[in-house]
Amino acid sequence: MEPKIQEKAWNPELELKILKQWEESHLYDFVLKDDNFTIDTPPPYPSGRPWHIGAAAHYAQIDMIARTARMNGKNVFFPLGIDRNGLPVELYTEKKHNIRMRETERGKFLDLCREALDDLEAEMIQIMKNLGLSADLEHYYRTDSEEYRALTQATFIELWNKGLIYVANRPNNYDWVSGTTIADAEITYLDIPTKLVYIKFQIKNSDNTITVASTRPELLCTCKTIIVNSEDERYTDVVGKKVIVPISNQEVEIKTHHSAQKEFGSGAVMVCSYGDHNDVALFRELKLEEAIAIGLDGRMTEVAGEYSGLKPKQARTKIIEDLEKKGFVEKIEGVVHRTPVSERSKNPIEIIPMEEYYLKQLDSVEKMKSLGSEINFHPPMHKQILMDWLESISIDWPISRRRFYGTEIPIWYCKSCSEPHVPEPGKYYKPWKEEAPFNKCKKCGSSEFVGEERTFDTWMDSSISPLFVSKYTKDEDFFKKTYPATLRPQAKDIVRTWLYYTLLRCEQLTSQKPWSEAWIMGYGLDEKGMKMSKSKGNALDPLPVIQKMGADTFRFWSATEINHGYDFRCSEQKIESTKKFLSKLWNVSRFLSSFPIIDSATLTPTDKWILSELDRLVSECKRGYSEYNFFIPAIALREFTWNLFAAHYIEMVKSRAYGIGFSEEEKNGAIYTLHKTLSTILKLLAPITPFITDYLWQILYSKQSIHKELQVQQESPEDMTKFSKEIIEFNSNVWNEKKRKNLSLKDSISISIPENLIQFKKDLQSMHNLE
RNA sequence: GGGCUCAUAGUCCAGGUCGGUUAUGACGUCGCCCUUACACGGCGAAGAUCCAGGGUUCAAAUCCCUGUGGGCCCA
Repeated sequence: MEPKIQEKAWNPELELKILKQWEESHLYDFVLKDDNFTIDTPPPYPSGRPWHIGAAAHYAQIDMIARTARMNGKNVFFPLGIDRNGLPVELYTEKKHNIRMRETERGKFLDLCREALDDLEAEMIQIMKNLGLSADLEHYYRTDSEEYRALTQATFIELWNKGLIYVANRPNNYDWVSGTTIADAEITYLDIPTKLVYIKFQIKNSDNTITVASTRPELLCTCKTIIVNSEDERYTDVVGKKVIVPISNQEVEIKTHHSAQKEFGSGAVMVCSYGDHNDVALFRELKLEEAIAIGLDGRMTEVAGEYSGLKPKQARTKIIEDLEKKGFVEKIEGVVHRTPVSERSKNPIEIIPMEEYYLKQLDSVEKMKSLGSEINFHPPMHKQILMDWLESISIDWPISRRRFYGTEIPIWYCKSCSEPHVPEPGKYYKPWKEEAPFNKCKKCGSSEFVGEERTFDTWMDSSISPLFVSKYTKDEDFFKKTYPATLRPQAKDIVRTWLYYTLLRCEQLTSQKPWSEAWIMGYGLDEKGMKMSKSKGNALDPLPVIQKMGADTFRFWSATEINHGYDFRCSEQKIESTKKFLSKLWNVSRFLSSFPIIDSATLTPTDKWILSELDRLVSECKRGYSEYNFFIPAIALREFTWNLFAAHYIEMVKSRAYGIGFSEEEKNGAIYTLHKTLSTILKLLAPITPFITDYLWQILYSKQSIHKELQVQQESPEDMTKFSKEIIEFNSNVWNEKKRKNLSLKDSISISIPENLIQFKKDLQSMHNLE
């Protein structure tokens, strides 16, 4: 009989044909039902080429979740958005056009960002389509759309009205040359030679002094404590004593802190507001009162006394002279200091407190802990990341940013009394360019307003993704049926940000947790286990890989490589070698395609044996799928298909299936079992490799897509898996023996069949041509 | 500096909860083989002080402690 499948190998180009079929038949269209499986898909950020291959694997796996749920009979709602707010595109745009954000007209700059995003986004969507994502890619949303930003602003206004937003000062990275705040991500470090000054502090009511080494003596006037390491025996006696700060003469206490290193300088460190980020942390931790010696103009303030008006560098030179004159200097060393500078301007940054908006979160920590404990984490160990984070939250969430490409903070201030006014929720507001939607100030009655220029931290947008996709405030019925979402899939590096902020915001707005399950994936590293980055040159571009080897190869690689929750390594060679499995599956199918489909048959012991192994496979796959760990079914399927089904069962029944030397009944038993096994394998594989399984399914078994099928269930037949080991050993023995005797595999040989395998005798005899 | 996590053949990985034969599988390497599904294949072989040190135990890859190295997050 002619095989229905002619081609000798799986051709990835067929994927495009299948993709077209899916699109034309609207296979994955979502129709709202009462009960829905909602996936709060992470909106990827198109930050530049190439897209991270680990991210591509991440989305492939999220698609496997959707397909697993569908095959379990769930009505899957699988929306997809593109995250387009925030700093990366601003940096990308500045670099691409060689411009600077603050020297470009704001509207013009925003247009350039949008163009860049459109390009990057188009490529990303194309990759997702090619990957076979069954999300709603035709109606993807954007977090910078009017609709999305209007919702971000509306939720802000809601929280504002609930009294959860306030203004406060906090230290910020400030580049006083460019006059801008700098995000932590924009800071880089340069080794700059400077002086390490050893300054003697008088201990109060004592003749003794303590020596403190500092590269920033101009900040003496803001010194609020001296810290030493608790294990530093030199200072055990003076801990708790007061000292007098030279020049500025305030009294401060000596405390112990683990961040003071015995080896650095004298081992005693002065804590000033603010010399570096550790100072910021210490002021917060020790609850010190800050004093600000450097102003927004980059000059010393009146706090610096006689040094006010000088630039920090000039003040430093002068104060060192004064300290020396007055005998406070023990010695001066030349050192190379790792100085934080602005990534682009290379100016040393100062840390200066600035007024920012905050969203209250400290009050909610206990509530978040209890909500977090109700969420089912896959794998459970990653719940700990959230719990540890909740444990360490020490300040409310600063939500305002001095950037352009983000959702505008919807506030106007009265020009005469500065009273802030927020508008009605529902519209998208741009206060930096729009007239205020108020007639007069509710406080002083003035009719002139100034728009807020700042934007939100992008997590303010991202943290309402489950509300946006479920049409919160837009469609009550839809919202009720899709919120809370079923599952949040995401990578583990943003548990503390995206997952936590979503939990916080959604609880504040809806008094419910946003999802019942969280699925946390590890991080994609290069083949040596190092983080991939464009600058290191070890980034692997997923696009050519997928084009060359096909999405199913890539997907099957991701399933067999990534043990869920753990970091994984990406190697092109390994992806390529995965393709062999698809070829194996293809050729098994090709072989079977020459036999008719038989509805039922009388089974021989050999048939019953492989079916009981198959049943065990079904159970193993189910175990993996139930926790969305595709590593388990992928490994089990590869092992079963290749090393058991193809290597042993098919070889054992080949001549029976051809009907050579067997009865019609025996022949049918083989053909029935071959098809039953293959069709089960195809269904079990369908969530992982949707293309090849659908193609083979439609050729062999049905006019309808495999993705309309329900997953196979266990049947628990008579357990014959105990024979597997002996069957494998016996076959291996025969092959070895023939090899040893230099016989061809089809030559006959005389080997007796073990007692235990006597029921398989007829198949074994024909398989090996036993005498 | 703090937290979490990982470490098993040249490479990747299973096993670890519940300690107990010869430590799983894949990739790669080498040898032989066209066998009416597949040479993108088959069969076979070589290859592991289970990171180091200590402890518990009759017995440790597995449990405990310390250290080293990688990764991520936070500061």
